[in-house]
Amino acid sequence: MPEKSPKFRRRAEARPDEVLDAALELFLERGFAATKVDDVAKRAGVSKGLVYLYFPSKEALIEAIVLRAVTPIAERAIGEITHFQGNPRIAISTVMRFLVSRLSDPQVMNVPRLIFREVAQFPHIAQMYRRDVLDKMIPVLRARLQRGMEEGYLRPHDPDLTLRTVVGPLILHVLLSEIFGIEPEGGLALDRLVENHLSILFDGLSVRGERS
Amino acid sequence: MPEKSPKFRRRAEARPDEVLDAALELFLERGFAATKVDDVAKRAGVSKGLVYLYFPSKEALIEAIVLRAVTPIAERAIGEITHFQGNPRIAISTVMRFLVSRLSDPQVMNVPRLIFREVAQFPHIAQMYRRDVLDKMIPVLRARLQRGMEEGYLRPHDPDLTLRTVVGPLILHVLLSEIFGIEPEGGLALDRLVENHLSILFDGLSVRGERS
Amino acid sequence: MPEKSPKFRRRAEARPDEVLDAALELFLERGFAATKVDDVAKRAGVSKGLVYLYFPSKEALIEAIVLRAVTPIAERAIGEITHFQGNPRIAISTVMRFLVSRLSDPQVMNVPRLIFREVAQFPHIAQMYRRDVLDKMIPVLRARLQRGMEEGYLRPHDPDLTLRTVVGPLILHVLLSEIFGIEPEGGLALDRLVENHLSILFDGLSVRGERS
Amino acid sequence: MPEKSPKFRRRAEARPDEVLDAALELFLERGFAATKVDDVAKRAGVSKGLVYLYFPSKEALIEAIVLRAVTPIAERAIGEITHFQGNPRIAISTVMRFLVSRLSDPQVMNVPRLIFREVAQFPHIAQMYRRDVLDKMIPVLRARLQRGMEEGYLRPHDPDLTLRTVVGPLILHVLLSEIFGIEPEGGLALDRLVENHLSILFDGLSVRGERS
DNA sequence: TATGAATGAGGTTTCATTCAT
DNA sequence: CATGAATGAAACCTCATTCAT
Repeated sequence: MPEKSPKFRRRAEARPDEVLDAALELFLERGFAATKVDDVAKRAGVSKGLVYLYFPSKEALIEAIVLRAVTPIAERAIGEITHFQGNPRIAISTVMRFLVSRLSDPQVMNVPRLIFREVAQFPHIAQMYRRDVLDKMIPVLRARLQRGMEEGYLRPHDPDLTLRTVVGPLILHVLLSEIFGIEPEGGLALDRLVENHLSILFDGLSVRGERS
Repeated sequence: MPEKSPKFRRRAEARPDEVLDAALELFLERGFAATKVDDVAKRAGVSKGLVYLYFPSKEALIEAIVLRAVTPIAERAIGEITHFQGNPRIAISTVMRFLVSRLSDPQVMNVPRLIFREVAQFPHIAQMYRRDVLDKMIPVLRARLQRGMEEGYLRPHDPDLTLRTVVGPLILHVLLSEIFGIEPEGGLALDRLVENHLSILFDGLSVRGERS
Repeated sequence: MPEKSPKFRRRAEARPDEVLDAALELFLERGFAATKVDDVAKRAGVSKGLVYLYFPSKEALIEAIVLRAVTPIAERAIGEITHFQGNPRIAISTVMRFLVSRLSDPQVMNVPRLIFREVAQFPHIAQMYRRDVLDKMIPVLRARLQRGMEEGYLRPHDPDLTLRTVVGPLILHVLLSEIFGIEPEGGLALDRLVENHLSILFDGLSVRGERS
Repeated sequence: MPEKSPKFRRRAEARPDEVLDAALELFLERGFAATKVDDVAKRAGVSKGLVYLYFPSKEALIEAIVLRAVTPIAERAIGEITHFQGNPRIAISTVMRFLVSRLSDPQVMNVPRLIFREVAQFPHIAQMYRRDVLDKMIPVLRARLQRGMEEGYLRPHDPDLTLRTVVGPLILHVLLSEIFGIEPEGGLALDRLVENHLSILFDGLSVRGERS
């Protein structure tokens, strides 16, 4: 016998999260602009009005999604990278592998996918993401590279530019897959990418003795 | 009835291009969605109806913009990279410097900027861009890396993944600036970025003898 | 289980009135349409549901407000005007001064202010007001004017039209202030208005001997 | 054979006025809030979009209606009242009779009726009306009363308050009819009202020798 | 009694596109 | 070729009201 399904069901508890889950699904399936608030409500099994009870606008949905997912990961990564002493190679490798392990969980990966797709249309979200994630992570990474140089582990370089070399390949990898559907043979293979990249990052692509 | 003056005829022939110029400007200023066809027409100094005489829809404008700008650069880069024999370090460095010189021209830079911003919303454009640019450039770059490895210039690596290490940092650099307004102190400095990156790319970040 | 204290019980009994007080305040501050039932409930310190327990609809609130306030004043004025014998100048002057004294109490004044603002939108209220106030006061005033004429105190006139001359200036005075924010220098000054008006009403504006 | 009725008819000329006519009709029939823009469009025989081509918002419709109707009458009245020299009785009587003659045209009367009904809900309109009409007419009338006093035609009084005695009865007369449906036996009879009122206004209600 | 979570109808406004002229 | 008046679908959001608890 099926559960009774009255017009009014009171379940204050997890409702906002269920709405966000539905929204995330739909935003990824159809894009933010093409998703109606009514669709989100229906998928979450609630009424349109209830969505507006929890979130003041459609845009607030995307913000809440990002906020919910992004903060814990960023904090974890920052903790990770400041934790390791000595050769920054260990710290950076560990953090990148941690990031990859998180991104490999499709559930977790969905949010960066959403950000890639929609952030350019929502300066508000871009600013939020910058404030909550980038402005925290970039200084930490830059400082780690700087210290690695000062402690003699790393060759002279400009840490501010180098961090782009550290992270850029990962971003491009995801971007090519997400936006253009371009993946290496055998699937995304984030772990293989990272190993290949780390090896080049620290040891260079040239054979020994080639250094100019 | 007298012939129209050549001056007038030339204007008429250049009309579609003027419309595209206006559209590109506005799409960058306000974004595609926030730009009205009427705005494009006004900026181009024509009527709304005329825009529809040249282009069947608003989306066709963005496609035409991309098409017009992207093809010549891609072809040039491909020619460049296959031209250099011997150590691929020369080829890759030359091509990246060429790309940077092109991107430093704000006029040229505008189109990639537009693509970054809008491509995620237009799968159609993404496919077009993939077909006309990526599917041509990626195999060439991959082949060059492969040959460099086979000829003993480069250490063993997966060329398909390595090309992400080669290009990713440049992409991230532009992206951080374009989407999040994050630039190194002293401005974009694409050339400094490339030099810093190429040095790491070929020689690694670790000091000599650190190789693991 | 102990009896609830009388204090609590009295509160419970006064609840509907407290709701009306809150509603009146808010309707005047923001207007009827712009006031949400939830706002009324919050200001009254009760829940939205309770408001609907006492009043069947939002519109019922405004009706109850008017009903509660209007009846006693109207009855008092009617009593007043029929009380005075002889020269109706005394009766009319006394009643107008009484009205002014009541209207000068901001607490009392609020309800006519609300009516001025909202009555046009609510034919229902207009009818109620007509039935409970106007249809009682107008005939009394008209009869008084009629008798004053018959008894030789007043010149010949049409009492039905004259009553508009008697009351109109007071209405316009409040209206200008309430709707358009137009007041004489020195504030509303209802008493000065009435004295100026009564003097003209009975003796005319023209200097003696000017009668045409 | 009926006129061809193509989907697109080009008739830029009188369109805005036709839209305003339709809007006025509907606002009076149903009230502003209860009238949908779509209704206005349909009654005017155009599309909803066209309404927004001429008027930026629904509220702009009511503003345009008031502006269109009110300005010429106000200007005419002001001219009238400043025109007459000598005894202000002539000036005031003439103007009031002029106003009555205008208001007796149902076409013209509609706009004041609309204002009475809706002005309280739209502070914007109230301000506009005050600026364009009241702030022009009141000073003129006050000055005329002042001069009449100085020149010895009128007894001492406060012109700022007296003008409320002059105009208030007319306003109340229309208001009683419009809002409450209260009219003297025999219909509105604006002209009878004015004659009754003017007689009282200048000569007073009391019989001669009664002056207190 | 009392609560407040939940509902859902309803209307303004925008703007890509069309087509009579 | 060129215009710009005209169309109308589409969607966000509000809020009075309901009812399970």
